[in-house]
Amino acid sequence: MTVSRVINGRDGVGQKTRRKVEQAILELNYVPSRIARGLISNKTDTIGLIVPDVANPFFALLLRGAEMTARKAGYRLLVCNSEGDLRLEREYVNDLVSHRVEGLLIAPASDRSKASLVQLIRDGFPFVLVDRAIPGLDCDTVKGDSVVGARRLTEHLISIGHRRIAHITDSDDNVSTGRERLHGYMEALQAAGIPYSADLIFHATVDRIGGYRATQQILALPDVPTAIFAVNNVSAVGAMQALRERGFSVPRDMGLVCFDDVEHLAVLSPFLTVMDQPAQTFGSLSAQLLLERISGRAGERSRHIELQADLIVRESCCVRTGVPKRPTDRLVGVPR
Amino acid sequence: MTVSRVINGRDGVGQKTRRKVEQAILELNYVPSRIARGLISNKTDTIGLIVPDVANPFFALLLRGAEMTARKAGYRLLVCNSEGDLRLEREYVNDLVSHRVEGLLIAPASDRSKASLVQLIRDGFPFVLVDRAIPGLDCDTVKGDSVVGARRLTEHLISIGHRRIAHITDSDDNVSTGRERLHGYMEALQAAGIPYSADLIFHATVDRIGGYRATQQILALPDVPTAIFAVNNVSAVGAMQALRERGFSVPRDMGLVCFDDVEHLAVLSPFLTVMDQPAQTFGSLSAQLLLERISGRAGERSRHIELQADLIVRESCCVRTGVPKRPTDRLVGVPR
DNA sequence: TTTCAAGATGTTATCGATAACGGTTCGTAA
DNA sequence: TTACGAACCGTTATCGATAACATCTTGAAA
Repeated sequence: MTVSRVINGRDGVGQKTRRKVEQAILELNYVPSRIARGLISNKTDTIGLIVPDVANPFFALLLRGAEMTARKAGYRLLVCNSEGDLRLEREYVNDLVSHRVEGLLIAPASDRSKASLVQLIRDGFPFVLVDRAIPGLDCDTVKGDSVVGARRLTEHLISIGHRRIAHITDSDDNVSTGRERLHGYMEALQAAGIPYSADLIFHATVDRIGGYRATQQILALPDVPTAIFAVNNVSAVGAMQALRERGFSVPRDMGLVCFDDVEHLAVLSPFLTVMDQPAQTFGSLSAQLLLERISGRAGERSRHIELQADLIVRESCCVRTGVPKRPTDRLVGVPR
Repeated sequence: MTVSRVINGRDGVGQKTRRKVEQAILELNYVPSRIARGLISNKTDTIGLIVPDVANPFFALLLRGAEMTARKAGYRLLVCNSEGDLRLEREYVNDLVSHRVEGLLIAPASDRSKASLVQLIRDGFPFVLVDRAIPGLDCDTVKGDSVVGARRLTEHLISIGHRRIAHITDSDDNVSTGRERLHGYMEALQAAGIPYSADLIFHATVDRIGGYRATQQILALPDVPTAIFAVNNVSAVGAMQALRERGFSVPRDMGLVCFDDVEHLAVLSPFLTVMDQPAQTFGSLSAQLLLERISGRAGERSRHIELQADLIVRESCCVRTGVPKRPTDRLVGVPR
């Protein structure tokens, strides 16, 4: 008891005793156990983060944002890589609950994650959805506005003369980001009076090889499109590769745009026109919402934050008038 | 007690009782606390990972490798971002020990991290150094062979005709990677009979702006070098930016090589010649070593694993004979 | 000298899971 | 009927920290 008092800096301990305890702590290299402390206080100072892939730059930045915000509040982060796998994700959720994390940040694999999450809601377990919303699931959410983003990207393509635009979308149509981007794409077409054709929609796994294969299909069309809108950066990189192989020059022979920037790429080759999402802010904001909820500072109602992406125009899609665009280096800016 | 027996699937419980307990577990949505269990067993099924920056693709991949290996062994990962800050790092180490992680993976900020770590050794606390070694600290280590890697990179530059090669190194010479790369650079020069000049060594913070500024200085030299060897990818990207601004074309006007690949970059513009390190393997191997040590399967002696990097030659440094190199696209390979 | 208060220190119970052991029930053999 | 053992279920103690309460010490006032 006296030791506990010394450690927590409370009074009611004599000078001599305190000195002696401190000495012993040093000698034994004693470190109090937060685990045991948590048993009583019912606090573990830990929150969980589940993402499909930490190595994806978007999620890596998100993680950094969440970690920094959590640390400032005295919290640590248990990080899990769901690999986009529903079973693994469910396992992680149970596991983290069992580890008694005080809350959960989760970028769900797909809408099918709903089952695990309604469970959490039923138990009043605090969690925040990041990057991806789930229809019919009323909970705190931090995501990008993919509909508007996709519409702006598509409008940009249209504004520079493209009319036949292919879209590479997520093969799993249970992911909100993919769905919303397809939606925004369609909105832009409609607003421009361009008829929508299902033949221009290509479903692919959201990775490099998916983008690569989808683009091969696109290039095999009888009437090849003049531009491609890829669902995200990785997908666009795959597309780029297929285009190169077939001798297509971007933007001369094909326009190419996508969601999410590729870090550093802008400097080395100011190239891809993208909708850049503030990934780190996704992380810090969602962590903030979660911490508020954990500490009971959040009201009953769930909060929904939708962040806008920035359109960064680079040379990957040229004006369809034949006039070459001037270099857009300056849009890249000075190193930050 | 009976509940405990049911949960752990042990016998000595009647059919009817077991049924009743299972029913109650479902109704209450009861999840046993690993925390409490850990109090007795003295196990938390948790290990800590401390890296300078999770958003750096190298460490993000390392994290993924570590996480996957840990998961397969039933362990979770507490991830901390030290921001390369010694104080923060020390804080994290204490904190993780207090959280009773069973072991620690750490990419130390610098040699100055030694103080925290000798402490751990004294206590017999299991940990593994990743990516960076610390002189005079005898412990399990997984790192790249930066001396050989840097020598090969430099030899490559020399072999294609460069003789005046600048090196951008870490401004903090207490980091083993920076030191070893400088060493390899010097070895290569000596082997080729090229005199070493301290004027060609530029100390910079290892980030984009550091590489940018160092390159500005390089270009301001009275006798401008023909090639630059940057200490890592981020640094090289900064260098690239400075070169562009000054109208230098790579590789025509300046050769450029570095450590660590820039993901996806190879596809979009097969460009930078690099020493590519198997980052994910760093993570999984180090986690494996740590788990062995935790479970007591490791012997008394510490293990030192040194992984070789792959030289990936791309077009960022051309042969000094004036003969243009043919494109090296195929070195990039099919999407994996 | 006795009394009391304030300050210092120690005891007991608690968090949740479980090891170790104790008690109960019931069927079967003596 | 009694004895015995297996199967089943419950009680107590424990891990480490701490809340709540108890005890002890000391010095000064009555």
